[in-house]
Formats: sequence, structure tokens, C-alpha cells
Amino acid sequence: MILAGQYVRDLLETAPGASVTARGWVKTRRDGKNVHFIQLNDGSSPTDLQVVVEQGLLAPEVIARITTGASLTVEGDLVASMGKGQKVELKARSVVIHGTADPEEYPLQKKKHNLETLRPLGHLRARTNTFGAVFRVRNALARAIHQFFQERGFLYIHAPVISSSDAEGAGSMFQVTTLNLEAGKPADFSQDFFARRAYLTVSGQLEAEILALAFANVYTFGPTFRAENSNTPRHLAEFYMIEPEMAFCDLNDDQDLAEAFLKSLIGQVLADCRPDLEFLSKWYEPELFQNLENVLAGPFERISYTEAVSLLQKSGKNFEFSTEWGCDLQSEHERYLTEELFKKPVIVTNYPRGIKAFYMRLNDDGKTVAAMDVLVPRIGEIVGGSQREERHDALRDRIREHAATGMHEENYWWYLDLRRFGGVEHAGFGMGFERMMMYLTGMKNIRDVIAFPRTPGNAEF
RNA sequence: UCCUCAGUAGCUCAACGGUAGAGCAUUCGGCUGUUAACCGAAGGGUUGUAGGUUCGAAUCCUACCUGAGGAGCCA
Repeated sequence: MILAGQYVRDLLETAPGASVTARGWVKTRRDGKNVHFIQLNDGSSPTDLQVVVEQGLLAPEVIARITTGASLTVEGDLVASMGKGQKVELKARSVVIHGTADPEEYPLQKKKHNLETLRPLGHLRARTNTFGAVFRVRNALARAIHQFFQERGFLYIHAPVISSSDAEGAGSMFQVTTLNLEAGKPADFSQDFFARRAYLTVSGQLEAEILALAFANVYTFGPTFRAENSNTPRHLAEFYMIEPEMAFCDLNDDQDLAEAFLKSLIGQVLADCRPDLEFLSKWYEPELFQNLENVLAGPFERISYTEAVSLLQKSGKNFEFSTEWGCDLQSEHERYLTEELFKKPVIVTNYPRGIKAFYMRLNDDGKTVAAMDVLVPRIGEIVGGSQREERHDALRDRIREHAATGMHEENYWWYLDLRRFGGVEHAGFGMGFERMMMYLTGMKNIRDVIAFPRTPGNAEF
């Protein structure tokens, strides 16, 4: 295996003179009269290691098998490069070919491919420069998320992937069953594996609330599932979500944390992955650094829903959808606020109760709830959160209001119990991991920031 | 799910009612401390699928499949 300090990334930073071993996959080979050049990469760096093979070291039929995609181990000496483009190169003493890649059949060429072309090649696209950069950023982002919360004493918790909550309506959830379901036959779910209907989770929030009321500050970071038939560049059926939940916390604290969170993540990834971001900026989003630094530059704009509606009405824009108070903000409204009016992240708070979830805390006006959405240019809503309703009777009443949509008070006995025993004001938010990835990498389609995207009609690999 | 657009060589595209083409890739030859290498030649196609109109369809029409963008839903 490749040990720490022996990745291509490390070798490129090693002083000339060292005797080293490099392992990886061939990007390209170029042949000179007296020498062959092999671009080798192990996925650790956006820059390849140039391997120099002098004429005579390998038989011509061996050289011929070193083509794009082949896997190699090369032993040799790191030497100062005679050519431009790299400080050091590996002068080979021995080359072992582990696996070849028939150039007549290997689909990846040493030219640029469309992202759409690469998508059906999910088993090979990780070897490209673009996906190398994307997945390294993904790793750095995940680490930055844990670091942010760990530094603040948050407990990393694991919400269940299988949930029996039917609050969201079965239409948007994947059902989990071991029964042999047949169309037209009524199923007896009391005989099912969990002795009830079960689903893949659409959110770990309710469980996070339980643990927040024991550990004060907690966060989840795990897979989430939505069975919506959404065919857009921003939606996945399986995605990762981060959900912090804080006791002794109101909506202002919630906003402060969300803003600090986003700034911390961007700052950390800018520091950790600059060469990758430069590559992505060059090929996919020229304004990437400008966008990211703009988030760090100053405080987010914070406005209430009511102010947002007023600003939309005064905008002079001809919106397709209504901007009347009580209507939800549409994509076009969110884009106007964050991209045109404020040109920076905007937090919109205190939405009408009718368009938000039952667990959000009812404000004193009786008309709005303590919700917040963080909107960013290019992506739209990247964070959604709220202060939760901690008053038992108020929460019970809201659940009863939703009875018509299939919510049953008895299913929420434990959720209500949290308000009976040591309840306290608390708040939290959810951030889509892949949405944040899109913002950080400049990728325009969410299917290109996750290794194996699950979308309607697609679960290959 | 709805609306719009697009499917032509391995890849990126041209031809828009009259014999299916180029660049890159591949193979072969040449040149070269090269780095999106360069020069020359060759191979490579049931134009997404199925119907229809026409003397003749990649081109026009219909349906379906696949993909992309927009919308809804949301993270």
C-alpha cells in the first residue's frame, strides 16, 4: 500500500535526490527518441508526477503496454526536472505494470470529456482530474464540518437511517419492508420486520432533538433519503445532511451558528484545497474564488419574511409567481434577493406558519414561526432551520392542526414528552452536504459532487 | 411530474430533403527532454428506437427511449 509521505502529492514536494517508490495510474505517455515520459497519478494531487523512463530500461513491448489507465509501481530517484512544468520528476530504475488498459477500449482519453459523458462511467470517472479535485474537496469539507463542531464541544450523534415516522407523508419516503408486496393485495405491516411500516429517514432532526436535550449541543452527519420525483441539478434521492441541534438556543443563536458554520467551512476548504479549487475555477466557474471570498467578506444580510415580501413587491421585477404575504418564496424570489439585491448570503426569518413545518416555534404574533432559511447566490437555499416549539400545549395543538394531513398525536408521544420533562428552548438547522459541495466546487450539477448519485431511474454502481 | 431543447465515428461537433464529413482519440510510419507534444497515412457509421410522408430522410411528421436546462418539491 501507499504509506503516508509516499503519495504523489508528497513526492512532488520532496527535495531532489531521494530514492522513492511511486504507485498510481497512467494519465498519458509521451515518447521521445531517448526517453519516455509517463504522467502518473494516485489521486492525491491535481498535478501528476512525471516519470522518466530512459530508452533501454524497458523492452519496447513493455513500454507499449503502459497506456492511459494502466496501473504501475515505479521505483527510482527523484531528480530536478530538466523540463518546464514541474520541479521534480521520477527517473525510473524499475517499472512494474500491475494492470493494463487496452487503449482501443478504455473510455477515458487524455482530452476533456463532458460531465454528461462521464456520468455513465461512474466506475472510471474518479480517475479524471475533475473528479479527483471534487472528491478531495469533499473529503476536506467533511473534515471541516467535524472540526467546526468538535471545536465547539458538540457531540457527534448518529440518527437512525430506518425510521417509523410518517410525518412527511409516505409519498416522499422510501418504504423499507421484508414483506413480499403484491399489487392489489393489502399488506399486513404488523407482520413486517419492524412490526409496523418503516421508511428510510428524511431527516434526523427529531432524534437529534432527543439527544440535544441530554447533551445540549449535538450534530448529525449522515445519509438522508427523499423519494420525490425531482429531476433537477440540485436534487438527489440519497444525499448527506448535517443537522446540528442546540438546547438553550433561540433563533438568533441559530442564525449566528449557521453563519459562523458556513464561513468556517469555506475558510477551511480554501486553506486546504487551493490547488484543487484553482483547477475547478479554471474549468468550471471563473468566479469561484470571488464567490467564496464574498461569503467571508462581511456579515450575512438578515431580513424577516415580511421584509423580504415587501422588498420583492418594491423591486419592480415582473415575477412569475405571487409575492403576496403568505405565499412561499419561489426560486426566482430567492435568486433576486441573494444574487441581485444583496449580492451576498441572506438569512430570511419568521415565515408564515402555514408554509412551514409543525415543529417550528410559533411567534407571539400568532401568524409566523421562528424559521430561518440561508440563501446563497448560485445555489439558493443551502441551510434551513428553526427554533423548535418547546411549549407542550402549543406543540400538541399544532400536531392536531395537521391531523387532516395524516399526523397522529399518539405517534409523537415521545416528541411531546420531551416538552413535559425538562423541556427547554432549542433550535437547529439542516445543511445539504452536496449543496455545499456545489457551492465550493462550482459544479453545476449535484450528480457531479457525489461518487454514486441516486436519482429517479438511476441507481447504477 | 410538467414545459423546452438535444441525441450523427471512442470523444467534441459539421452536414438541415439529393452519395455521411472534420478535429481529437486509436493503429502504423516519421520526428522530438516531452508535458492538451508535433508531421504523415490508415481503420472506424443500420445518423437513439419504431413507425409514417416522399422518387429519395441524419434532415419533415408521430410515438417511445435516453440526456440536459427550466418549474414544482426541497437540502
